[in-house]
Amino acid sequence: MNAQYDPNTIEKKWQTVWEKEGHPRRQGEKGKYYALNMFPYPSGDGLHVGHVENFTATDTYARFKRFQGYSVLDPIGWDAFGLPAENFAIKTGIPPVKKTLESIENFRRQLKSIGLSYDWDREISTSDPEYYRWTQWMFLFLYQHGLAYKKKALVNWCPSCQTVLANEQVVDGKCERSGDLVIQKELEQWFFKITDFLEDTLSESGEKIPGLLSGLEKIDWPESTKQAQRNWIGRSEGAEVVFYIAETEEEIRVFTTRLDTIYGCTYVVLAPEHPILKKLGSQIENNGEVEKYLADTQKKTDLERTDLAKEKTGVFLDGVEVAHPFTGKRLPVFVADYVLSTYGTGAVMGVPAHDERDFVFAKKYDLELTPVILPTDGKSLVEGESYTEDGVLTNSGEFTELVSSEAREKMSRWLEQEGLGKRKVNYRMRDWLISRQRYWGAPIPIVYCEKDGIVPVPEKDLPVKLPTDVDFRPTGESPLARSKEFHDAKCPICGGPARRESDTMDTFVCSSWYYLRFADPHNDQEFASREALEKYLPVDFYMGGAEHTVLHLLYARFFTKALWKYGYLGFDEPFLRLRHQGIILGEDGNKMSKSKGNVVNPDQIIEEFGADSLRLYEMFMGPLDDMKAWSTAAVVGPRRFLDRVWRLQKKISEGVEVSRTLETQLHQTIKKVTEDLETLHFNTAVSALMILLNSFEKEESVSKEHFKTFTLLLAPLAPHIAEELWHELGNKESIFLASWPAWDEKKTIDEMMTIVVQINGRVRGSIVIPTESEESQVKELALADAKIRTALGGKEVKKTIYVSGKILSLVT
RNA sequence: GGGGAUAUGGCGGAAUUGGUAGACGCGCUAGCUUCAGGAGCUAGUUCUCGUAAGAGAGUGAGAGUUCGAGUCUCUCUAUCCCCACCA
Repeated sequence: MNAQYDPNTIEKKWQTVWEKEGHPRRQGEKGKYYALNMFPYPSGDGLHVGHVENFTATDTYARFKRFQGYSVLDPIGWDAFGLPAENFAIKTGIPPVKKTLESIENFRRQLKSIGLSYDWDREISTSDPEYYRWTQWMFLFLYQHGLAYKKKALVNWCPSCQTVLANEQVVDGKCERSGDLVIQKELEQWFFKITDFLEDTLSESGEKIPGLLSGLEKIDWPESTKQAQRNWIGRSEGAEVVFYIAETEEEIRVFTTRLDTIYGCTYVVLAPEHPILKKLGSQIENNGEVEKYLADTQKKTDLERTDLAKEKTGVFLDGVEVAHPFTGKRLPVFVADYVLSTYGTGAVMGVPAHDERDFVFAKKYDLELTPVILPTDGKSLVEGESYTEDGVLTNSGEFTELVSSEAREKMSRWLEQEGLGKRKVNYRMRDWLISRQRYWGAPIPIVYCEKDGIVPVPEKDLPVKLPTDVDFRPTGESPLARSKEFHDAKCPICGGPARRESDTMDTFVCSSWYYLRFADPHNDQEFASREALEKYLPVDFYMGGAEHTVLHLLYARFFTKALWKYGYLGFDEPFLRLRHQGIILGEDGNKMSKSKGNVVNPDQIIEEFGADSLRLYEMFMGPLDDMKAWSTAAVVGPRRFLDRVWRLQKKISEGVEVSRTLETQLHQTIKKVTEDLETLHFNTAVSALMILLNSFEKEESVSKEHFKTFTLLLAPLAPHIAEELWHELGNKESIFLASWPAWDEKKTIDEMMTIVVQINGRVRGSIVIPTESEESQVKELALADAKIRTALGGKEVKKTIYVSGKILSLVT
């Protein structure tokens, strides 16, 4: 043993062993455990210390589970397709595949340097044709079951990047990359029918599949994440109501959650994109003015249209009137861009007395205002604002005097009888647009034949490989369309000339199923064998950033449910237990970013303090899911701790007589660390180990058995030093093949207990007494205590409350 | 506007879930060791008053319940995250 703890030598030594022989993996008797962290995007900048938290936490937990006797699957791979590599290619001419492989190389080196126990034989990369072959298979699977379809749609378009953008690439109405304002453009695109799975459905074999909404109830996820998914899905119950256009057979359907307010409807508003406008055409007497409004709207950016602060604008449709379904009264119709074409029916009823937006609009255009709901508490309506709460109906024909909820029920029944509407559930969420006019993604396996139309590429012809000779410069068309080698194809049906789909898939498609591939990463017959899936899936523990609360996690759940529906999987939720790591901020309290210059590279920290110290510090910083600021100066704490653990070796001897107090503390620590690791309270697990070490250091010599246990408790958190100490103790096998220490509950109980004595709620002293003492003994001792007697000042004790083992409260 | 979360020393944070607030670590102070430095050792470190013993105050603010509140209830305030003209 060296006198000095030298992490760099020890860590390199064990990493080399683990590299050569593969990390020791105990195949436990307790069954499988799948621990996964969200696979990273291998960015060219490499890892920063913020990323290390996620990997370390998952690794620590996976090691702990393995110690406990589970066969743990904890794989790693790369979410390798994506924009940055393509943008880099545009700028430098270096092909994305080259840059990506370099970045992966660097990530792999960095991850290995923090001592993660991954099974590297299972490494996958989404940009590998052997992987995206199965991403394309997934597309075909969805297509064959009617869950992938093509349609014209309005999409986000960045005029400077000349491409569509995913919703998540639009921040505050601006392109994330160029900062340009995004506009809406109509393009023909591929969609996945995720909305088919919002509610419960039946599988092919007749089993019920919980939908994306109800499935949330049974999984162990952060409540905030579940709530965010519910909000994103945005289910709302209401009614669809038909307004006939006077003198025609045409109708306008509106969606409302407040059918009870319909007698207060004094006009109807259409979204500028509403198809009825084209149909009405010349019936609109001021068509010129309307056309101009529509043209102006189209020119507006998304941000301009959705800016809440801006004034509402609209145009009255001259010559068009609708009939109120309940009263038959003729109502004016407007077109206004505050009505969204993408939600509900693209048309709303205007009830200025009971909706703030309608109120503002009606005031501006001087429209009639008819209050029909009164507050139930007898208060009167306030002049100059709308009353948007539920209440009691007034002025509402036969429905007058009903309360809102009852009125909604009776009114929708009436509508259904009259054929003027129906109950309707609306969702905010829409189908998933997966087309991207990008190069660096998985090509959509479709060809277009003049004769046969849309033809899926046969499975046997997969993968449809990305061409290598492509001009990346953006022109608004997918770069793939410009590759002759790629573009021209033969129709799989008739053999005639065809062209390939030149769009690629959203990278979220690749990441929606990767956790399945890890079960069987080298299978070239199917995406994973049934046996492999049954052996490892679903994921028992999933760890990743909260930024994936909605998109990735929702998409992955959709894939799982779709595959289950058609018999490919035996489970309907992919991730049973989910946790998010908190963001690690720079030392200045800002988010780490190159531009702020506050990025800390783990390489430097490892060089200065060692990987085990880095790991320990990251786990010790605070609760896993809290946001916390990095402090390089504070890393010395864990480093000093390991230095002292190292030096403790000198005190080890066999046959040490162990005090009862220390034995108790050891068992308490085993219990504490075990429970804390299980519940992911890594910060307090580390602190428990520090406290135990402090006690060991006070001893003349430390029992070898005690030190062995300590080493095991440390091993999930600081694997290198634990492995080294284990071997120094004379063990020949890896520490990671050993079993987790057990505690004896009886031995966790202290010999003596401290009872705090309060008088009238204030702490006035404490007594130390054998743990098994009775209440009467405690009381007797307390009243005999000089300090307590002084504090009581001779007053009579009227009431005594004794909480066993904790407190004695005296009231005078 | 809607939803979610958070608030404890100079700093990161702990608190057996209603029972001694500030564990553990950083930093700081004093001393020791050392040629020196230090990531070594010892003691101390919430604030106020006090040489001390001790007393009082104290967990974003204010009320309440209780023998007892960081923890429960109510009313605020601030910060962060997500969604947002969703009808």
